[in-house]
Amino acid sequence: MSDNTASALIPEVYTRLLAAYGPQHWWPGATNPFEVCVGAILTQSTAWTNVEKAIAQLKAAMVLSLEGIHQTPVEELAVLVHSSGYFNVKARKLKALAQHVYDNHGGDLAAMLVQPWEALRTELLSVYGIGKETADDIVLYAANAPSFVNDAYTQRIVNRLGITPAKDDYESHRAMFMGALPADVLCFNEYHALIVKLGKDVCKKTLPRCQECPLQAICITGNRGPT
DNA sequence: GCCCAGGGGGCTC
DNA sequence: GAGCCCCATGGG
Repeated sequence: MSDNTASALIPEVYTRLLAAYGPQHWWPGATNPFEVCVGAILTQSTAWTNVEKAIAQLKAAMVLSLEGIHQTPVEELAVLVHSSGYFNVKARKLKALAQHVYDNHGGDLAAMLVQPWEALRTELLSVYGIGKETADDIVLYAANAPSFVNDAYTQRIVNRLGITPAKDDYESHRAMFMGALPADVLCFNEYHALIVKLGKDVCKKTLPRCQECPLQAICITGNRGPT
């Protein structure tokens, strides 16, 4: 009988997904840490394909930089990020991040990212528009520090494994993963990316049968379908 | 045409 | 501090 505790299943999920999909090499499309920050904000509640269009618009308008965002009026930004949805809100969020870096780090994003990651995470959470998931995206994929990114897909998988923590919220799920894995940036990087890959597979129904899901063997719902 | 998805902010109680 | 609504849009 296999060990079905969180500390056994969480590494096993990683092994299975990595074997099935291979390394994902995230963050998608970003050529520098600022582009990770922009993508992390724009992808809130939004499919990545629409984020890509918005980033292309920002790039074409030559404003995909900290200075560019800082200097561009919020109304103009809203037009440029239109395709990512919630455009008025997201334009304000991009401006808030840029303003924060100018006010607290002299406009030097790298200077902000280089501090101990727990302090960086706390600082990010104080910025308008940056909640827990977005902060962890930025810590992991822009600052390359080992903060695990939890998300809706991850919580769903946890429920399927039958290891839902007593308090079913973001921090408890995240703490469970960080307790079950080594604090390794590459592992956390790939783990979240692989879960997103699986989640999209399931959502888009490119997994024809539950038996073909990489996690089928450890999924407590058996063969009832990979939803 | 309706409903759902889903981070984060903000309001209410 | 929990529960609700709002933000906009794409996809089923």
